[in-house]
Amino acid sequence: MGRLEQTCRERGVKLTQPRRAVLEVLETSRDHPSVGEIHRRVRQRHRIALATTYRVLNRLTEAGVLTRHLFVDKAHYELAGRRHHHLIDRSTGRIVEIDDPALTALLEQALNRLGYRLVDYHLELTGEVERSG
Amino acid sequence: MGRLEQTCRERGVKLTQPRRAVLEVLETSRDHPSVGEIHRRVRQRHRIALATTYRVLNRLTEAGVLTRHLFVDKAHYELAGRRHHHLIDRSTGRIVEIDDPALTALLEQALNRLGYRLVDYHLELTGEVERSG
DNA sequence: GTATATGCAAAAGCTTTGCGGGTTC
DNA sequence: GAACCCGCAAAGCTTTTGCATATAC
Repeated sequence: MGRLEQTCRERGVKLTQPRRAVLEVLETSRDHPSVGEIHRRVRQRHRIALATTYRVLNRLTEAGVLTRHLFVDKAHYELAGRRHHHLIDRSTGRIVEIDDPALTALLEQALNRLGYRLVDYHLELTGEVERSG
Repeated sequence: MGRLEQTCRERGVKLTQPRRAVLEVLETSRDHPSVGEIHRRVRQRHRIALATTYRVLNRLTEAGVLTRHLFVDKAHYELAGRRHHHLIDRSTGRIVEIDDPALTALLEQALNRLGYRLVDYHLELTGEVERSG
């Protein structure tokens, strides 16, 4: 049994066909798909209703298995526990991941100074490619 | 004429009654109101359609006068040019501003290393109050 | 006077929900 | 077997759009 499915069990999330299918899609995705896109991908191999996709994503997010991000206009999901930043390239609209533990540490410190404990964060940077000539 | 209105003129944004009213609300707001909330506040003193509120906010954002943030589930606005971070207190749902120029500088550096120039950013931190006793 | 903005109402997207039937543990 | 989940369809929100009228410059 995969690590994710074990986490679900531990948190009282029943492992149904649709849930396994959604998890599988997110495990094999290297991008940050929207609900519609996740639904489309799952449907390539399984039968699933759009409403179910929404419910599964909500349930898994609530259980801490997934993380929800609100990018340009709708929700996008990824597996939880990934602490990184998202750079939105303004020219192409692409979402790039930036992995910088030092930045995370700094954020954590800033919050601690304010008396908070960092639970999650979502950094959305907008950048333009520097002209180098 | 206020600084904001001058900026609008310079950028070819006609100064209509509804636009002045929306700007006035955002100038006097210390929070980050949603579209519905902005509409509600403007309507306390002026006649304005919801569709107009949306169009005004889109136009002013496009002109760089306002900044749009996608928080929990919908768009929120504030005057542009404010570089700070937003901390969402998970227990209360309140949005708190964190002003930390050092953090901004670090973000800028990280982007430069990647060949990008920082245009804008939106940092959404989720935190819980630390138990201090 | 012309280009652009507004109001209203209708429509378009994304997301949630009620209900009967089905599945997991 | 009980609790929970799924599919379908309908409804709820936020946001956009078409069109006739009104306004800014």
